[in-house]
Formats: sequence, structure tokens, C-alpha cells
Amino acid sequence: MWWHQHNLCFRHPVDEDYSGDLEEKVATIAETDESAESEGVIDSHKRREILSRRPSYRKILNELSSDVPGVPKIEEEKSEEEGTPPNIATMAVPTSIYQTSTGQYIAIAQGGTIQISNPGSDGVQGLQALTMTNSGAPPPGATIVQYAAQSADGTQQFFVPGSQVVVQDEETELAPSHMAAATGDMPTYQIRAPTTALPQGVVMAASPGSLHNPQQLAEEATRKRELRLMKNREAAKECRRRKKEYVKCLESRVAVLEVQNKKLIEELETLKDICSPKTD
DNA sequence: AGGCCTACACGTCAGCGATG
DNA sequence: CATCGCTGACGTGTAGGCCT
Repeated sequence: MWWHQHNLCFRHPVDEDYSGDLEEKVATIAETDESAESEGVIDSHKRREILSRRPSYRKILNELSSDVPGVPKIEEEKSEEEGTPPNIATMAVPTSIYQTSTGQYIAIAQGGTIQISNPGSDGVQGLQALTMTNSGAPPPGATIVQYAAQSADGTQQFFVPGSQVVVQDEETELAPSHMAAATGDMPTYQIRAPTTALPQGVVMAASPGSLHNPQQLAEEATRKRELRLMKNREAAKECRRRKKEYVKCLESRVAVLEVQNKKLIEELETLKDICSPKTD
């Protein structure tokens, strides 16, 4: 066994095909999961049919988390009135600590804040904070901060998708509301397109009534296509993120069930000994 | 150094279900 | 029925490790 419920060591690479095996393992242990896919020879059509009818990862994960306490849950969006800032992913778990394959410790705190710390030092040096700001569909122009790290010289480094610029705010009040809510007293940042006032991917639309000639129609079709591609791009990213989370969830569930299984076997052996004493 | 392999991330397409 | 979101499949690029 290479990991435990609250001290995960992610040794498995996240493979596209890996979740299927893991699902099967969970189903085998729990004997309740009907979503397991058989590893036998299934023709591609049938396999595709099975796969395409699978519910979303959010749904599956939420079902799992309702079964198993302590399993992270993906909150549904629209939690604005409930105190959760918009676009902030909330992990409904007590603070969990994981260890990565590189030896780093990852702590998921309430409110979705992830802290990454490097072992070896006194635990403070190298501390990195990361706040997920993209649980749901981002508003137009919103950008996902994928990773924030504090380098040795104290400067903040942000890696964001696309060719965008991160600008540190002079004061926290200047930050967008969803970011300010997420960071608290931390310095806040704005993400801007470097050359244009329009957010990345936003294309100016002509009003429908003004489309007369074929060229305008072609431009409109191109615009629609680019918009669809952009949305699908973001959706694919989000889908992959959820899938990774789902796989991690399955991994932790496997661990829990294996421990339970072991305990039950031991209990059974004990009961056997009690109920059938030796008669010689 | 260069070739090969592997893992990973990404973009795109296709197909499905949900929704208005 | 059109539209949209989600997700599997596929192709591509890149980084890192290993071998010659």
C-alpha cells in the first residue's frame, strides 16, 4: 500500500485510460458501482456507447462523496448567496493533507485554498498558496490563475493561459470582486490582455440585422465557429480537471475500501475462531 | 549530441443528453 | 428542434529520462 486516506502519495500518472481500471477496482471492492467497465473485448461502438452515457464527473464525484465521508465534493455552481464568492471552488472537506510524488505537501483548506509546502525546511520557506478561481464557467473575459508561486526573492510569479499579463494591484480594493474575496489580505492581481482592451478570445459581433452580403455571413459563421471553439477549449480544460479530481477521489476510495476489507477479513477470522473452537 | 520513449497538456472533433 | 455543455477519442507539441 503506498498511500493512506489523508496522506496520499500520487504515484500514478494521470492517464486517459487509467480511470477505467480504477473504476473497475472500486467496483470490485465495493460491489456496488455499476459504472465499471469490463476490460474484455468490447467493440468500439459499444464501448463508445457505454462511455458516452456516463454521467458527468461532477455528478459521479458528488454521489461518491455522499457515500463516503471525507471524500472531496465538487460544489454545484451558483453559490453566490451562500457566502461563497463566485467562481471560487469550495472543497467541502476538512483540511486534508496530501503528499505528492515529489515530496511536496498539499493542504486543502476550507474555502478551496490549496497550500503547497516543501519538506526539508522549517515548513515555512517555500510555502505556496493557490486559490482555485474557476469552479464554474468563467464569466466572459475571466482568466484562470493556474498556479501561483513565491520565488526565493519574494516576487510573485503567475502562470496564466494565453498571452496575458498579470498586474499586481496597488491596493486590494482595486481587484475584481471574486479575486478580492478569495485572497483576503493577500495582495491581489489583475489579469489583462497585453495589447488590447478586449479580453482574450472575445470577438466583436455584428448585429444580426446588419448581415446582408455573403462576406458578412461568412464572417459571422467564422465568428460563431471561433466562439464555439473557444468555449469548447475551456470546457475541455475543465473536464480534464474534473477527471483528475475524479481519479484522485477513486484512488482514495480504493484505499478506504481496501482497509475496510482487510478489517472485515480479520474480523471474520476472529469470529471463526470463537465459533468453532478446536475439539481435539 | 541525437534518437527514442513516456508522460502530460492541449486543441479539436464527434456524439450524446439536457434545456428552452 | 436548435443550441449548449460535457466528455471520449485522436492528433500534436513539449519536457524529461534513458540509451547509444
